[in-house]
Amino acid sequence: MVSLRILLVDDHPVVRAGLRAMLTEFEDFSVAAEAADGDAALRELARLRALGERVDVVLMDLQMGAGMDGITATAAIRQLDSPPPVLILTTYDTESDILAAVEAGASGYMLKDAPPEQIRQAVLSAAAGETALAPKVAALLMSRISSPQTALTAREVQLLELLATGLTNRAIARRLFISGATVKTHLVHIYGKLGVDNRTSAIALAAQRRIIRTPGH
Amino acid sequence: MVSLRILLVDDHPVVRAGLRAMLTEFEDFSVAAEAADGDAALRELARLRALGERVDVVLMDLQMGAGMDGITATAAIRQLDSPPPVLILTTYDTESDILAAVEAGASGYMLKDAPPEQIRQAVLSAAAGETALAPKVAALLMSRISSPQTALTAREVQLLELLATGLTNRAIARRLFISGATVKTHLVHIYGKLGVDNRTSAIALAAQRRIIRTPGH
DNA sequence: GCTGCGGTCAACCTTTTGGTTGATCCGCCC
DNA sequence: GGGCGGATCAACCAAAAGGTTGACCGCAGC
Repeated sequence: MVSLRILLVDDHPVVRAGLRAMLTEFEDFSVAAEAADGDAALRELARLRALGERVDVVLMDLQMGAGMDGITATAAIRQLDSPPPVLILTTYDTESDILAAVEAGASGYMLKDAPPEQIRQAVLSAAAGETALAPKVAALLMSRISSPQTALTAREVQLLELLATGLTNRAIARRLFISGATVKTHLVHIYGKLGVDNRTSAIALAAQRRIIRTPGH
Repeated sequence: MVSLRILLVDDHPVVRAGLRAMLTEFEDFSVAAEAADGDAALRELARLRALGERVDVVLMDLQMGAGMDGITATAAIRQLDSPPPVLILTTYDTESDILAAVEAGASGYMLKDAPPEQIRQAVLSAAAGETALAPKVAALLMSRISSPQTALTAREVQLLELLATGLTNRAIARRLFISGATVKTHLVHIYGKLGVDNRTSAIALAAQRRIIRTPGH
């Protein structure tokens, strides 16, 4: 058969080298190009198309330091005409990452700790136009649809964001022009939905699930 | 010269393949063995020693899923007699990770987004018994010693980390086998040094300054 | 029109956290 | 060997947060 041409997108040289080594071990894969972030990926894709060179699958990381992130890049790629399938390959299996990837039009979602054979199968599935989900990811999606009542309202997420900046209840109340009592009510609801009983674990959990952005950058 | 023998410790097959490919491109490196976590690393080291095979450098990741983490493994390796130098190669450059690694006896601290040549140099330095630090890491340590009065102690950083996971004072006390009173004392010191007056803002500030890693990342 | 839900508020009480003072122990450095 | 700083602990009080109950309003959907 004709060799599958892959575009690698990952900001770590080590990981790119690993994927290249792992994939080209199989005679049916070849690396068309590599990119360190989303911008570079789009440029590479344009360059290859200009040269008339095929790209069958894009293997995309999500977190990529300073450059364009994988979600944005995936969405941009899906805007092209006859876009190649994008297979996400990342370290994190949080629900917001996964949902964002699906929304952006990813063809699959694999984790970096997967055995080589699983990654190889996922690439083949993606190239064939099928969907490939890591077992962990599939399990998370299943559990999510089985308990939808735990979804936070927009207001609650807003509270949670202010909470994470270190504000007291009173400060949050002033910021939102509501009473301290209402802040407490919201917090009790949030704790209930998240299954915690204090603000710090609510923040920790929300950060973990990417419900809120962490004050890192 | 005789080839440098390296033990790779990382839970991601992709990363191990990448390091193997990157390092063995240089004729002076060879991979003695690979391990997916700390336990496996110790077993490999024992096995190689039993066979009389040399290990010149251990390349160690920090986060390794379910298995023994890199800090613990590093400390364990340093307990052996004539232990090989351990070079940490990880994604994170937070103060808590770096301090823990140094305390555990690591010979260096490199980041995975480093260019191959930098990693190669670090391995050579470590093998020669020297210390190899990524520029970012070196800068952090420098700034620490230049203003030690506001610098948190290792213990305080450790408290801060547990704090960020959402534990109560009592839970932290149990985790560290100290009394609740001591936890409170530490927290008061931390708040004073960071210029805050409650736990959530301490966490927010510590995450912002990259003193700790947030649960999300 | 009624119901359900989200957002708002209040009173009351318990638990946790924050702030202060003071103390002991240990290791390190001059 | 005396001083210093980090880590440990205790008692006490004040402030903040957590938990419960109950209430009102506005809006969307049946």
